[in-house]
Amino acid sequence: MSKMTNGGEDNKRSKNRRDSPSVEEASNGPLKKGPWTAAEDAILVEYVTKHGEGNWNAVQKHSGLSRCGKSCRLRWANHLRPDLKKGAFTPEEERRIIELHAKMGNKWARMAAELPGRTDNEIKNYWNTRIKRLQRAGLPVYPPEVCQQVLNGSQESQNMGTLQNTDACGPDLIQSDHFEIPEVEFKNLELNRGLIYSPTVLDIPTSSMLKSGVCSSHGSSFMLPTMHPHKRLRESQTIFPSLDGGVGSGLSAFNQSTDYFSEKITESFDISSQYDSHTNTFGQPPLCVLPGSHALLNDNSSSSEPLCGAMKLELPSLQYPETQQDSWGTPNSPLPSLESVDTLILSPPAEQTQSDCLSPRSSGLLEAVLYESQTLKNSKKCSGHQTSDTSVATGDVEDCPFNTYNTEWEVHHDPNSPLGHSAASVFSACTPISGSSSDEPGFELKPETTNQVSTPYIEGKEAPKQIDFTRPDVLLGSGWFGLGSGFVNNQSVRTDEVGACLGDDIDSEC
DNA sequence: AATTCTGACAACCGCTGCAAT
DNA sequence: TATTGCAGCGGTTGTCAGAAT
Repeated sequence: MSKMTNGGEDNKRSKNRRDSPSVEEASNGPLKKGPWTAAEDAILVEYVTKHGEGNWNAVQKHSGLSRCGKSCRLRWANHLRPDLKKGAFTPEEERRIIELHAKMGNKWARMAAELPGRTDNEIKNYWNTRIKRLQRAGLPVYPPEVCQQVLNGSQESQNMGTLQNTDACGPDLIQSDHFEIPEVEFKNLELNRGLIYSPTVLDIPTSSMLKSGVCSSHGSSFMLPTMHPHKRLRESQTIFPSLDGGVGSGLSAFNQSTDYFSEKITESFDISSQYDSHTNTFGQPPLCVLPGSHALLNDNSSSSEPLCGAMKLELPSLQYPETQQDSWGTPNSPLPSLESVDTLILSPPAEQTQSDCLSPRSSGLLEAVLYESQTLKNSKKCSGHQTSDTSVATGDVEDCPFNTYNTEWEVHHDPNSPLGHSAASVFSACTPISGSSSDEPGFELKPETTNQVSTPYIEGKEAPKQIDFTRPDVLLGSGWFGLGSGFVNNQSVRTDEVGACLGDDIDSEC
């Protein structure tokens, strides 16, 4: 941090760059790109002092700066603002960043708002660097105390038995030094234990898949997702950069840290004991710590990425693109068309409409709490069905064995829930960072993982040569998280069932 | 001494949300 | 209601300096 200060930004690098600034043609002249000169800074400062912030496009017009408004805004916000704090982050600030990130994820601007004098860019850079460092060291992103705080805070909240109507943007939650996660978030953590998806899959609105009938005849009648196609594509490309080499290339980090990973989870969240007390009726596997996790990164990632190597960041669930065909595809798993997969994954099922309306996606936690409240309410309605009759759920889905998870997934792990994301953030705090790089060639799975996962998951079919961690069925069968044998008692059944459902039947309908 | 790796930082790009029209 | 423009956000890239090999 001390290397280059904003004030002394006229370093050699900048100087060199200034010699040949790129220039972009604009309507009223060439727009300059690249580093700012002191003269430009002066002009901008003068302009803003005179006219105030905002109306950035006018800066170029009226001040003679050959910079686009965007660039001006950025320059001002990140470097010229008088209230900027220069220099390295203090330990307190660092602690705060960690807490805030656990709570907010990659909401840099919001984090910056909590750190006076710091910019989102600064925080982002700091975090990304830190993540990389930790990743190399194989350390958890979030220190144990943060995990503990999260746990404590959550338990307290739960004891209160009320939803904390807190808004992450609001001062009540943020101002306190005590780090808290709203109850609903932590409930997600607990209840989600029943799910064992890789982030890739976790972030897919699986409820949509299930409810909308991946296994049903409704499979073709989904609404089209509204997610931006470009984003989906871009991100999906990031997920598994080397599909031809198998998804493992993007998962090495995750793989190599699996043991430590589950151990940490157990330690930090006392999951095993908690889970025992909540033993899932269906013998569900333990919680995947991954959803929306910020914990692990591949080497190329710039920010908090989920555990599975190159998984994408903690975007709102629906923005996850790893829902594309490629992410699922293996030679042994017939796939739906790209469109249908997208649709399957991204379309909110009709029943969910209400929740989705509430779902703020990426908006504040207040809405999130409301949303979660709604879903919890729904869960109560559904719980009776769930425990007494696993096939009750909805419509055509009943024939799908995966339906056993259906309700709980929908209600508590609705990936559309904004809280799932935050919860994941917290959860991932205790996940280790793999030192391995996802783009390492010759990546190999750990033997124990390999053994389990490579078991053919579809009877009569040749086992895939490479594990497809994007496939929930594979994960189910893999004993992936190793959080206690109790979780995997039914795993072989699950594996077959889910495999049959999601693999064979994903496009042929259960 | 040369090369590679890593950290730090600045800046750009694309996208989204929102307000004005 | 649809369109447009703007501000802001988050992700990514590029560059340099210093450390490590």
